[in-house]
Order: sequence, then structure tokens, then C-alpha cells
Amino acid sequence: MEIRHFRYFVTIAETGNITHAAEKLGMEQPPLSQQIRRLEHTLGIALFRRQARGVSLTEAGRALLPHARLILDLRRQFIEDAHGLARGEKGHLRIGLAGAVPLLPSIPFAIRQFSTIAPGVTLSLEESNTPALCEALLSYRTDITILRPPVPDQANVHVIPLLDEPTLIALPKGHPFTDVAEIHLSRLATEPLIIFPRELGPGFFDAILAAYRDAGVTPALGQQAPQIAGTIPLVAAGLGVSIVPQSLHQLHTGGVTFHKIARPAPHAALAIGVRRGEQPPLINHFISVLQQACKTHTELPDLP
Amino acid sequence: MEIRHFRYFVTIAETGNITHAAEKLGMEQPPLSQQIRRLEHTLGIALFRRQARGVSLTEAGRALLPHARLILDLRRQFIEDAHGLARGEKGHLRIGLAGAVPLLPSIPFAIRQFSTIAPGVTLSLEESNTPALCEALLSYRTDITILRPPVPDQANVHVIPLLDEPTLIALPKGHPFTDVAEIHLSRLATEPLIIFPRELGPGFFDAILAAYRDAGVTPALGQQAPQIAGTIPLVAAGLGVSIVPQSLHQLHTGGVTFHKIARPAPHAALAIGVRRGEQPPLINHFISVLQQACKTHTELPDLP
DNA sequence: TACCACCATATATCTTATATATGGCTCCTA
DNA sequence: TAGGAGCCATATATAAGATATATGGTGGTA
Repeated sequence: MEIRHFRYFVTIAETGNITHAAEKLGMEQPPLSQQIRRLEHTLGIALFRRQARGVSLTEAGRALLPHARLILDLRRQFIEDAHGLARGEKGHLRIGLAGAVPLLPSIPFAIRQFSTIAPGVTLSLEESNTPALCEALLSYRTDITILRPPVPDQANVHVIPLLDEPTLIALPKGHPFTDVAEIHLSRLATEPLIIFPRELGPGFFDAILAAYRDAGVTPALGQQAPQIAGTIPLVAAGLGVSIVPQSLHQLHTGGVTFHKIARPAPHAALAIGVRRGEQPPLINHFISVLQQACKTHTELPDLP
Repeated sequence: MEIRHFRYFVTIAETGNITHAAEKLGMEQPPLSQQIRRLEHTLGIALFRRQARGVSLTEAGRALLPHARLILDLRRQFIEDAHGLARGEKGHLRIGLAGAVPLLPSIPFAIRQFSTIAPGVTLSLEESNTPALCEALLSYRTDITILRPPVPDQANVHVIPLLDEPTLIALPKGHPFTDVAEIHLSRLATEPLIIFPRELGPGFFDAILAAYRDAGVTPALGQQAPQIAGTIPLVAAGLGVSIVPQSLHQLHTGGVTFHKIARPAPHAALAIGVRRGEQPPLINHFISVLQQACKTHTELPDLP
């Protein structure tokens, strides 16, 4: 019993006439007679009563008709759902986010905007470091990630640059430079630099060290933080200074002041990572919303 | 998109391997690959991700899988329902009943018994006179009737004798024979006979007149009752006497006493009527329950 | 009684699913 | 790193089965 047979059944029931039903179904009468007859035979029960003037439902036919209609309806819905998924209007998107990314206003803005535009799409967010994000992406635990380039597996992860976030210096409260708005890195050469393990964000890590080098100094490496945003408490504890993405100044942790960096200043690049070779419309859709949001929505609140 | 495609989709999703799924489906791998590929093409979206080691569901596939399972489930249920209907275990039975028939204990007993045996069957009852019952039967407003033979349309209604119900004389309270247990019809020759119109039950009507004739008298026809059970109030009103099926004495209408009839006594025959040429299992099932009940359950309560 | 409407049957045709054979890719392993 | 195994894709052939065409049969109707 195939979908076809349900359609035949329902159409004949609706017209009460095999000939007209065949017409409606775009076929001839004999095959329709034959098919419904075979259907009745396999079901072991008559659905229609043959009369001189057309056919009418038997009790069994009347009892089964709504069930057949339901099945046809669900099939139609299935196909519509599939088309919705194909157009990126429905579905589920699992998003991986690099550390501190949710603090950047344009990212939550983009996410809010996307869920307004595509209300049929549910989103789930996961925050982690770049290598873990790549791994989750490639093992299909996430569908798209916002990460700090470079990625370890460039062959399989396609990276789309998203924005270059300025960075700030974080100083413990009461530091001699507390009131200096903009600081040159060379003036911090002697302060221990609190930084995260390189493998958690090699791009940002290297950018920081390169900026020091360009400033003509080599930083004294202080205690290692467990993650990018994890440097802040260590700075607050007076263990050293730190260079952080601008968005982190929103953390409002007491005990730390943020300061602009005079050139040369490192940047914290953010990029979109997707599996290479895949272009589902849902992902493309989300990417374009993200890019648009980053263009029009990059202004940060002023420093205190 | 046919049922087949839903089954292919679900089976591949369950095995994660087109080759094994084909085996499970009793077919070869290439046609299955081809079918699922065509399905994806018509849906406009990939359901599976081809990998070196088998296939895995895409996001869309994962989202659609439960829907496909539901459709397969409903199809299975549909077929099971049809088989249930075919075996007479499910469905709906519309029963037509001749006047006063529900007062015969064996009839409600059979109905109760049937609904215990076949709990999947719903019943609806309709009470009327024999010609109207035949008409309802032939126009498919009822499926089976219990009527008083003969039927007007013997060519189309198949009649199965069910039982011969004894009859009683109904006398108005205070009648000279009130204390006589058994009365010979000849002693009532002068009393007006209250009777229903012949067309409402010609068999019973004729049996009554024949019994009078056999008793050697001709009844004086009194007022006509609107239906068989309708004679009782007229008797109670003192307009005459009446011959009624034994079961009617259960009406407990004040003003009337019931008395056995000495031979020759008429009988009120009851029969089952079904459409000639139809033998649905549900109807056959009900018929056998009825017949069994009438055999084992004919004792009537004593007369008061 | 002849006609009309409609379903059933018989045979032919054609679409389409499936089978067979083979190629190609990826991962695993010696 | 070369060879093999596992698995999916493609191409062609075959078979099944749905549909079309032609025609017969039946009951209702003018």
C-alpha cells in the first residue's frame, strides 16, 4: 500500500464516481478501477460498494477515510518541511563561539536578528576555544563557529574573516598608569604579561607577541591564564598586566582598568568557520546576517 | 514521494549504511542509492552525508526522521485497522429494531454480550416499524435489523427467522376476565380488538386474525393504534382488548392486565433482516451472537 | 426497448524500480 | 606507501507493475 493508493481511495470517496476520480487524478478509469480493486483485495475488505450510479463508501471505507486523509496530509507536510529546510527557513543551527565572543555587541545582535528573520530556526550556542571549536565543527557537533583564526585544520575548515577587534591593556587598579588613557607597549616591558596558553588561540597569541616585538620590547611572561577571558582575574589579583579583546572591558570586574594601546597594537581577529565544501542555505543565511551585523554594528561603548 | 521512500529513508538512517539498509530491505545497494538520491533531489535537500564509512544524517535528515517514522507508523495502523474491520473486530454497526423488540430480554442481552466480545465495535440502535426498517436497511442507513416478517421487499432483504414470541391478551383493569389466567379467543369475539395498521407488521397482524379465525370467531375491529406497542394505552383507556407480544407485559402500564391465550394462539415472529448478497463478517458475527442469545435466553419473567 | 452512465475485463504499452557489473574514493594496515 | 577492504556512485540491462486502449456487461432511465 503506497501513498498513491491513499490518494486513489480519498479521491474516489470524494467524487463517489471512479470515472470522475480518474479524470481528477489525471489518469484513465480502468487502471483506477483495477488499483482500488487490488487495494481492497490486499486489505481484505471492500472500501466501496459498486452501484449502478457510481460507488459509495462501505462502513469500513467510511471508518478508514479520515485515517487516509491524515496520512496524505502528513506526507504533504513532510514535503513542505523539507522545502522549508532546503530554503533555510526551518531547522536547527548549532553555533560554536570562541571565548568572550558573546561580549561583542554585534554577535548577540546578529543572533537576535536572525531569530527574528527566521523564526522557524532554533539555535543552540556553545562557547569554547578555537581548537575545540574546530573539532566540534568537523565532527558535526556544531554547524558553524565564530573563532579566532588561524585554525589547526585549514584543509577541512573554511575560514571567512569577520572582523578585527581592537585590544586593550588591562591593568590592576592602583597601577601607576591607571590614569593614562593610551599606553605604548614598550612602557609595559617590565610588567609580567598574563596570557592564555598559545594553543587556545594561536592567532591572537602571536598577534600580541608581534605587537610587543614591533614596539621594540619583549614581554616578561607571567602566570598563564586558563583561557582568554581568564586573564582578567589574575590581573585584578595584581599578578601582572594583560592584553585583551576590547569587548572584554564589559566584564565590569572591579580591580581592573582598561586602556587603549598606542601603535603598534595587536588586533584580535574573529572569523567564521564552516566545514569546507558545505553550503547549506541555513548556514549561508546566518553568515550573511552575521556579516551585515558586524558592518553596521561595530561601535563599542566608550571606555570609563 | 511514496511510502517506499519513507521506508528507505528510515532504514538507511537506522543502519547508517546504504549497503546494510539495502540488505535489510531485501534489495540491492545501487537501486537504494539511486532512490534515496532521487528523493533528495526532489525534496531539494540532502538527507544524508556520504562519508567513507557509510552515511550519516544531515541536520535536515535528523529533523525529518521522526516525521517519516510517524507516516510509516500510521500506514501500518491503517492496514491493521482495515484487517480489524475485515475480521469484524472493529467498526460500527447500525441496528434497526422493530417496535417493542428491546423489551424482549434476549435482545438487549445479545447486544450487551456482543459489545463485550467485540469491544472495538460501536453500535447504534434505531427503533421503527418493519417497512421503515427495510427501507433504512436498503438505503444503507442501517446494517442489520430485527423485524417482524414478512418483509415487503423479499428480493433484496434476506430474512433469517430468529424466534417465535408467544402473545398475550391485554385487558383493561376491572374487565370480567381479570382473574382468568388463560383465555380462549372465542370468548373475546364481542370485544373490540385494538390493533395497529396492517402495513406496520403484516405478518403479526395476519397471525392475530388467523388465530381468531381458527378459534371460530371474527374479531370486532376497534380503534387503530399508531404502532404495535401503542395498543396498550388504548386498552387501558377501556377502548377494547388487544393481542400483544409477550415481552410487552414488561411495560408495567397500570390499567392493563395480561393473560395467556388458550390454543389456537397467534405468535409474533421475529426475524433478522440483512441486505441480500452481503456477508460482512461484522454482521455475521452479530447474527451468530443474536441466535445464540435467543436459544439460551428465552425464559420470560412470570406473569404477575 | 434502446440508450446512457458507469464499472469490469482483457490486452498492449510504457514507465520505473530493481538487478548486474563496474568504477572510484577513503580509510586502514602491513 | 602500496595494497586491500569497505562502501557509495554510475551505467546498462531486465523485470515488474502501473497505465492506456479497446471492449464487454449491467442497471437505471427515457
